[in-house]
Amino acid sequence: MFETIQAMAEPTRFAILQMVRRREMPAGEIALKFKAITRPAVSQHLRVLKDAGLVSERRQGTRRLYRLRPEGFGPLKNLLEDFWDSKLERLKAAAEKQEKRRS
Amino acid sequence: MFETIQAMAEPTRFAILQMVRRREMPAGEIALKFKAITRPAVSQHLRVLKDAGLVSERRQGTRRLYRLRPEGFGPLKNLLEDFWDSKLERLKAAAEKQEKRRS
DNA sequence: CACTTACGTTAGCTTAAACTAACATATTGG
DNA sequence: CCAATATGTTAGTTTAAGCTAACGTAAGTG
Repeated sequence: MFETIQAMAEPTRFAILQMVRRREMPAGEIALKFKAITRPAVSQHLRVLKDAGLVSERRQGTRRLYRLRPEGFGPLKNLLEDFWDSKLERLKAAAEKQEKRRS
Repeated sequence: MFETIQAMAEPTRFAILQMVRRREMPAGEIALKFKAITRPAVSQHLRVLKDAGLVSERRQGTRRLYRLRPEGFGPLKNLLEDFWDSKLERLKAAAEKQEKRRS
């Protein structure tokens, strides 16, 4: 799950994830969207994302189509929801304290 | 929100977040938990986490107490839930396709 | 006020990760 | 098979981020 965070924590990769969120995209088209980043660099980033399970790869002829793989984010999503719960727990604790004071 | 990801994407900082999840901890106690990381290094990590809004700092005499700040994870949590929704959308689309074929 | 405790800060070094350039592979069309 | 297209791979360089050592600060203690 930490691999997920590391894969996301790079500006180019983060941008790629947004691109392949809704529609499947070939590597070349993804690379064209970037002004200052070369195609090989994008290719390497795609590999990192694929290894982390955050995108899927499908070959169609000479092309390789990439797409977001939502399941890959599951564990991290759960962790953040746990963190969020800490907030609710505190609100609950504060409310109980308040209740005690009143009685 | 990208700052959130970058702050989390470092092993020591990630470990610190777990530590201060439930209880408030002074900087020194946090540093002691690590075998191979010095106190100044931990101090720098705490600063990054604080700047990203992921932990709160409270001063008590000469001590500084740190604690998880759940609100800081809100935006990232929302993003991951959006990513997750992509999965549900596809399942829905697939189900509709199936339905069409049947009729 | 001097001393200690608990931390933070900064300049400079070190290392890991991203990038580039050149080359490799795989599919399609003629 | 040859050429073109689309993409991946790798060795070596560059750069950003973490670390260390030394110093600075602020609150409590005798």
